[in-house]
Amino acid sequence: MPAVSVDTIEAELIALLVAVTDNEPRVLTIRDGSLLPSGPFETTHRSLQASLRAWVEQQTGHPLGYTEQLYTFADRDRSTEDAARRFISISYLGLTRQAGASGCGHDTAWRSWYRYFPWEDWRDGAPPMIAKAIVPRLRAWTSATVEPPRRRERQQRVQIAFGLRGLPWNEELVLQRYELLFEAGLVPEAIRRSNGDETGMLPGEPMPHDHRRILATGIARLRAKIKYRPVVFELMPASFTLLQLQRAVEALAGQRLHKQNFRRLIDSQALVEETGDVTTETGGRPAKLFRFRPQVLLERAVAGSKLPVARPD
Amino acid sequence: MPAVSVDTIEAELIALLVAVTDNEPRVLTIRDGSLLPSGPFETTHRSLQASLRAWVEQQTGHPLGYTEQLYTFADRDRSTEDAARRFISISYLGLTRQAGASGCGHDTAWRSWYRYFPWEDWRDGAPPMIAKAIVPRLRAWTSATVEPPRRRERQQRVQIAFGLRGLPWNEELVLQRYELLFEAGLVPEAIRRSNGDETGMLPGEPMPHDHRRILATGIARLRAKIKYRPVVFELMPASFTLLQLQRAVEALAGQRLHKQNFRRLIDSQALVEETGDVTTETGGRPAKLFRFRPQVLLERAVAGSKLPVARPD
DNA sequence: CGCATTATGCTGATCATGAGCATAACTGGG
DNA sequence: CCCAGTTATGCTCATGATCAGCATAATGCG
Repeated sequence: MPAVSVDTIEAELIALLVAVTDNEPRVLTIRDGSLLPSGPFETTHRSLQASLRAWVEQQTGHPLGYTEQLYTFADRDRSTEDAARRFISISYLGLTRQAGASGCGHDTAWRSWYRYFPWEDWRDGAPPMIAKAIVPRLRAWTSATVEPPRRRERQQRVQIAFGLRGLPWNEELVLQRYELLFEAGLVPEAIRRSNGDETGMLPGEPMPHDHRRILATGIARLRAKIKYRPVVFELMPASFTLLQLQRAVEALAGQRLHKQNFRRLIDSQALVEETGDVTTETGGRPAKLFRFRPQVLLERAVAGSKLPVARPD
Repeated sequence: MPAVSVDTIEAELIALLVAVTDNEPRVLTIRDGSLLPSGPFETTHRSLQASLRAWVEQQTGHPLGYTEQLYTFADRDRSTEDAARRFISISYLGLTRQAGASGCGHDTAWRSWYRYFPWEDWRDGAPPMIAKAIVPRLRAWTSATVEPPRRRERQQRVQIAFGLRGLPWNEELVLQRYELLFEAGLVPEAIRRSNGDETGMLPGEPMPHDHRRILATGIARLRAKIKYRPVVFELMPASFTLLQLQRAVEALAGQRLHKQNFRRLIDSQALVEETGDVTTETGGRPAKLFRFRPQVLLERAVAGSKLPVARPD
């Protein structure tokens, strides 16, 4: 084997598989929810996409719908072990319909992503932990900053990320929020390198390496994407009611939507069509069942469609 | 050196450096404009971003403003030479202010990106080559497709990508257009692998490997980004007139904008402030000079600002 | 001084969005 | 059988953003 590169470079794929079941946005995890699934960099397939798809379908048994590359991490300090060995992690986001059986024998599990980011779920209003725990500690962190320009910069970042001082909560800033908490030393991942002291950490389950950061990146991407491209479709069963569709979007966005406006938007876009059937399983008046319009499935909304992310009921 | 991975994996960084000079969007190229600059995967820096920044600044002498990861390519057929050697190319987009001297001694040059994508420049109306050359050949390509569902799919993709049948031209679909032309065998990169026959190719300079694809990805990203984040700032000098700013946006977007609406949008967002000076170099009535508001430079527009991409004058 | 040129202010039409009222159609309990 | 509770669905109104122009203000130039 020729020694072309100075260091040993290894590459792996990290898969962020997302599904929505029981109105919860879920990610596929391994080892009792502590880790995202990752696999070797297969050379038997033509492209990374194909490699990922083959690997995921073999591992989980789920067909993989939409996929998208997320981010490539290659920072030196990713692995604490060996400085000369470099790990390149190429992460992908994948959407799938079924999140039933856990797949293969490994201890895989679909976990709600709000388990790792409890402050991101605003469906029942602002999570109390933000005002009680996060904001005070971030304020303490900014106040402790000596240089005034840096302090002001941090103040502003905190205000924007968490919607302080009259600014609105922006559900897309998942990564910025995580990075702030990381910088402020409020998540366990940030201090694991220095010492083992995990007191004063925020709720929200940590993950090793960059995995929680990858998850944050994926959530942010997905939350942005549902507004201008009909990717929710990839997560829905063949037929569904409009409220079910709305609940799925709400699960992803972490926000409640205005019902009537949601329907208006959906049908103004001609994204769906009635199947002709209705279901009475919803409780009240029977709801019409819809399916996605096949030709829409292809490319449609690149021209610019939006899903409304609005205020609570 | 331990033989951990089966194949030899090599990694490189590819830099897509963008500047706007003389109302042209330009990219830094090497070898007489035939190639994007790429460098080794440096292990001496902490992160990929830092690695890229150091390398670019050393190579070109330009300070690097905003940077963003674009895409990671690792397809087997990237390099035709050796199947066992795998090349991972991590590409970055970087914005810089100055595109004056070419930098170091290598034959680097700033080339208008429309040299590689002549069909993307709509500032003087629709490029004639679209109706004359591109659309007919794409139609021939779709017509030659045997299976009806595949044919219809391709028809629809062509219509969306090139704004046919009443659909609007969407300037963000740079990559989709390039990929269509690639699939249809209308760009030299597509057939280089099979034979050397380059007759019937479209105008627009090709690049080896994925370089033109990377450029397309970067243009698309930038065109999308200027609408909701004030990245144009990174490309402008310290002070400028509103028309200069508009021209820069038009260069990137490849479209003309409505002047009055552009100014209204800019100042409704409070992105800029007057310097107090005026310039008479613009021809008619002297124009006020503006600078970007420093605090805006930080993070401001994440909350959602937009640059208008509108119709011709 | 009049003309060409660019800068800049302002207005009306149109469209998207946010919020809510009102009604329809079912279920289950008295 | 009627009533309360629940969800589905149609429609309106206010507001704000965007599109497309008209009108006026300052310059330089012949």
